[in-house]
Amino acid sequence: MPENRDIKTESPTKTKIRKVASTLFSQYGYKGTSVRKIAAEVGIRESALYNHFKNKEEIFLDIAQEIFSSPFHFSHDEIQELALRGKPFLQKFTMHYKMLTFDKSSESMFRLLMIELMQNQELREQFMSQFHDANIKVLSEGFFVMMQNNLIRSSDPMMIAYEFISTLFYIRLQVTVLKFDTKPVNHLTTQFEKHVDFFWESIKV
Amino acid sequence: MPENRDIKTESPTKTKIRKVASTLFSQYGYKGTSVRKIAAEVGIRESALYNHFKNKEEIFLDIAQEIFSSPFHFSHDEIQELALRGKPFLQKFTMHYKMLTFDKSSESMFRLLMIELMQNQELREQFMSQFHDANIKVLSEGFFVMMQNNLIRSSDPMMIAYEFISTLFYIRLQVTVLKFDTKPVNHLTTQFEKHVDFFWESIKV
DNA sequence: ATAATAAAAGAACACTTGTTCTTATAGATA
DNA sequence: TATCTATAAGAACAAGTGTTCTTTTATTAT
Repeated sequence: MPENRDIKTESPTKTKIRKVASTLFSQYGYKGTSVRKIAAEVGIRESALYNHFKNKEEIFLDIAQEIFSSPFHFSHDEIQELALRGKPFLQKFTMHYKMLTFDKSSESMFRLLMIELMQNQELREQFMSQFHDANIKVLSEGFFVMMQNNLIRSSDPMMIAYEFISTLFYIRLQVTVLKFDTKPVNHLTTQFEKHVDFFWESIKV
Repeated sequence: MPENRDIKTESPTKTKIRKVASTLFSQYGYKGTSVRKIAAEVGIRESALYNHFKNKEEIFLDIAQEIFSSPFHFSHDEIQELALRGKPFLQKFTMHYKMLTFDKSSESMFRLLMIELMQNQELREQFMSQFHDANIKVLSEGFFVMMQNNLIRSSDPMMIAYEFISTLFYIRLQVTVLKFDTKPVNHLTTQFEKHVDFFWESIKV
């Protein structure tokens, strides 16, 4: 009786709307995607679409929340343990980041984020807290442990974290931009590993 | 008689259209800015606007070309000379980058670039060549000289250049995002210098 | 003063936009 | 079988879009 968000109970049409809208929004942005275009691609009339969603914004918000749904899940203990081993901590973190970069779903969500970043304040703040701060937190915690154990040269952990994450982000942005025009990204696939190697050489004591 | 692009001979209205459109485009993007909104802000009717520009796209392209009009002007000799001194090369380059980051005009052009990056293929390609490749070229040339003179540890100059520029870009993006919501950026003003210091410590021999 | 020119206003166009009605259709429930 | 419910279609709306006419106004050159 009460609305259930399980995929099982949800109508197939609503699921399809979500999927179609996700593709269109992450390709043409909010303004560039019309309700009619979504409906047409789903195979129904615009009016029928309103049986599933209140309005256009509700569709967008429904999708947009997925952008930050793949947070970095590193427990305090996990960080401690990995950081004690030094480089493997950076490798694990980077591999996770790389995976998200090349994951089809994460990729289109990242594109959507980039498209709407300068148009949507809510998204901007989420970008800062979820994308930046969250990463800085995990990384600086790891770097702090490394410093305590004399694995890396002493410095400001947050500053080092900033240095580390910025390159990861830059690679991801480049991959996203190039893939948008279906251009080759081969030369960037190993960039993540190169970054870890270079960075570790830079900070290790 | 022939059309002259000097500011002197250009009508004040056309100049104002350029200015107004620039502000609006860099705030709401191409789709988010209507011809009527531009005209209203200028203080004329939409129809009058067409006496100065062929159509909306012409206004946009006129402004968009300014995005990449502040290229890094480092001559071959200048790079050679500075790179021989090591760190000052990075400092000079970074100060230039920092200046562009906080320059009002460059700032709004950068915002426009970010807004339209995922919507405009032309801009995407220009971003890659003008923003990325151009910087990599200058930097890697400098790093190459440094390696030859044993100022920094031997490695791939382009890879080091990539590492260096990515952080600069990330800082710039953050500044732009925060400033959009008129949030403080004090904590980021010294980030550029910190980056140079950290990076130099990382690569110097 | 007169003619020529540039720039403005005003009205209208064809089209797209998000949204809201009413009506039809099918499947499940009673 | 009759009723209810969910979903669909169809038509229409008011508002906004880029653009193009024609007409008016003011300035400049003759």
